[in-house]
Amino acid sequence: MSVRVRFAPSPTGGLHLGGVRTVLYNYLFAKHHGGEFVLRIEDTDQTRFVAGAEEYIFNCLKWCGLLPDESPVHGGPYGPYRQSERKEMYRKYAETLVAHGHAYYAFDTKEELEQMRESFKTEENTSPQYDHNIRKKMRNSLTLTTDEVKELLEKDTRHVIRIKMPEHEMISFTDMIRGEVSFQTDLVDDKVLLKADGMPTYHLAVVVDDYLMKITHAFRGEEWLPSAPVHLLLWKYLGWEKHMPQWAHLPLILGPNGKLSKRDGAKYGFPVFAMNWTDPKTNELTEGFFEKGFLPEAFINLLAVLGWNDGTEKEMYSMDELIASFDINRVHSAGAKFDYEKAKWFNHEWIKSKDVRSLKYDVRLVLESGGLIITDDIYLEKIIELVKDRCTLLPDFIQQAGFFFKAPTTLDVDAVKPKWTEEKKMFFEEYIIRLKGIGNWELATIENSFKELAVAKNIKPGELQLPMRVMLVGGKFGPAVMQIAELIGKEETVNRIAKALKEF
RNA sequence: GCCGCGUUGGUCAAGGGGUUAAGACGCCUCCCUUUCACGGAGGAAUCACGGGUUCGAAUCCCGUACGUGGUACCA
Repeated sequence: MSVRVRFAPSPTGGLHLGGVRTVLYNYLFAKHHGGEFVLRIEDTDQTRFVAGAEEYIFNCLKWCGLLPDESPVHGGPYGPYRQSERKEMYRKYAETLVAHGHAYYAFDTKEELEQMRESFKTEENTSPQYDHNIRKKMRNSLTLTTDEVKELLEKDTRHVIRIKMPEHEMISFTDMIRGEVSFQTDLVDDKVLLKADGMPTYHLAVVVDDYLMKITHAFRGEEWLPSAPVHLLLWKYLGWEKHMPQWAHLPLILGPNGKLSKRDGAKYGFPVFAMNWTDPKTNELTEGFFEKGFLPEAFINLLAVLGWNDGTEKEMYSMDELIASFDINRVHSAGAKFDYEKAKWFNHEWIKSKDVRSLKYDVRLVLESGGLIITDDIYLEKIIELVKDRCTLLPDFIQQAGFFFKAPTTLDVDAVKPKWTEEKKMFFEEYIIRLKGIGNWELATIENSFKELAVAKNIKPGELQLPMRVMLVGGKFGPAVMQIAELIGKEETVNRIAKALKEF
């Protein structure tokens, strides 16, 4: 079985959660069935002019591990994969439709259309459509005489080609996710197929391209469902009905109130794009999951199970496991609200379960970006092992591991002060001397020395641990104190205690 | 307005005629730990509403409400 799927991202404003999930489901389905994953870039109109959008999308997909088999950058037998490079062929198909009476030329200007919408507006119909009724009253090849049309065409009059929706027909098809869906043709308008600039609209392009690229399965967002009848009809009118792909309309990802938007992210403090995206027009930055410190594995994992599950209690999936168990029939038909808390939980789980070596590269980058200097690789590995359980997002490593590389600049004095005594101070002064005398610097020795001295001074060791911790790490967090002392070494331990003693 | 799609705890969700209605996130309590976490044991919290069909409905049907999408020479 060979399956091809396609995805048409809209590069207008970055790559949001819903977009990545659409690609992901395409990818999983294709890989599950051993098919190819085709990516075609829709670059009509405004999207074409968004600087860097295409490169950005590929960077995001690369990070996620979702690179397509065929695409503008990877090539393939059915190229070109960029819509603007395929412009010429669309007109041919649109003209064929006109010749067979399934489409027509429309010469109405923007003003005429606006006027139409205004004058036919009623209480029951607040937004009149260019449909089977209205088209009889407009300037098109259905109302004009053949000679008039010919003359207009010869004079290069601006025009579009619209589909001629049939009257009183019921169109239905089977969606892989929602089952049977049907529409009445009278309620669908005569959509523009070919624009005045010669570029196809999505409706024409998607059908022509899917046919030419031999696409067998098409997944897209639920927002496309209402225009499905147009596409169905086009497949039929172009005579390609038996090649029509199977459809799957994916549910939406929702925000705290309504459809998830960029604004939700800004408002509630979570990312909505895969990676940082700066709108070249407004210079507005939208934060990405990558920069926020998410692991790609976690990002893919959380997206995959937002709207799909395999019926078991399993929640953690690697990409390979997803490919193996993905089933389009188990995708929900209802939209799902995005929960950032759960998203972070996934990342935490992934950090905990990944081994040190595969974490090392990312952690090193984060620590270095936090101004820390790492020279010893083995040392870094030990520390990651020790602190990874307490890191939810990658930047948490700066807080949780930073003190292993650099003495804390500020100490949480308030945590110690209330219970600080002259006896405790004396204890630490003496402890410093003892530490200096330790020959074999290892956990047991450091700890025994500590306990012995505490007993001798008649202070409970527990009461001394918090001050010691604050001296070494700066606050009330981190792994076992003695373990920290062992790792940072004798000199550093002594220095930090001595320095802190002056502040308490 | 019209059309489409949807509705199981706060969130993600299993279950698709008979269940004490799984599980996860978050929240709360306790244990472990004289830090913070991890881990462990518990707890609170749900079938949108109204009619049918049926011995029996979260599950099937119809309405209503609510949500969401579409209604562009945007995708």
